[in-house]
Amino acid sequence: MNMHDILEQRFSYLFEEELLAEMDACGTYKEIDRDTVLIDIGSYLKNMPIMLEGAIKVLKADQDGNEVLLYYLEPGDTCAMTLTCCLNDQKSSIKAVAETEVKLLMVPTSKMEDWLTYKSWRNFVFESYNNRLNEMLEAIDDLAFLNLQERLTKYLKNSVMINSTPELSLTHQKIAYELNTSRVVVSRLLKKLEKEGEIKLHRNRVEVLHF
DNA sequence: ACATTAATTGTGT
DNA sequence: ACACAATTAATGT
Repeated sequence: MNMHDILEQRFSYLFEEELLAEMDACGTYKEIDRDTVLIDIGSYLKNMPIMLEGAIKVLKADQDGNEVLLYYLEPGDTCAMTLTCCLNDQKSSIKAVAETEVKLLMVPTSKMEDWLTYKSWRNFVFESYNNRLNEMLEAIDDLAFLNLQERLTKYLKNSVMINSTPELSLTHQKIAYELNTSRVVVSRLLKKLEKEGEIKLHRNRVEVLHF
């Protein structure tokens, strides 16, 4: 499927023909492998991604390797952090990793400023901002009010949704990083969930039974 | 098929 | 949190 068709299919109801044509002309179509780090802390961004297929995980990260999961980007989404970073040439304070195989459209930052003259584009950008903000608020809420057991369950359920499979290829250590806790704690909680019949544990894999 | 090794997972203190 | 044991997957012989 060529890019024009993908744009047509995914965005024709959102953007006017003229803008779609511009996106077709200026954007670069990219396919990205699972687990590719798209954005790391400290990197400058020159392109803004518009999601077509797959999912990207966005985390707040610091130098010592501490991380917190903020939100996932899905088709039709764009990254709000990128917007601000692009516009004022700021260093990125987040990390973005491809959760699945990802297909996306890379748009040069210069263009995304130009396009603000389109009403549909402004709406798209604003709505995206709004969505990301809400998701971040939820992440903060979870962090503040849920205990680790609840956060873990939520994390697993979320992953099942995003990956659209109950077979999650994860190590306990990876989960621990993303919830920023220790591997031992994750292991214990997962074991408990397994005893309760919620999940089944394998090496490098967690199978979620009911959700 | 077997032994070796590295990584992941489990558990007691 | 730490230390160690057990298990599993990967690799070489």
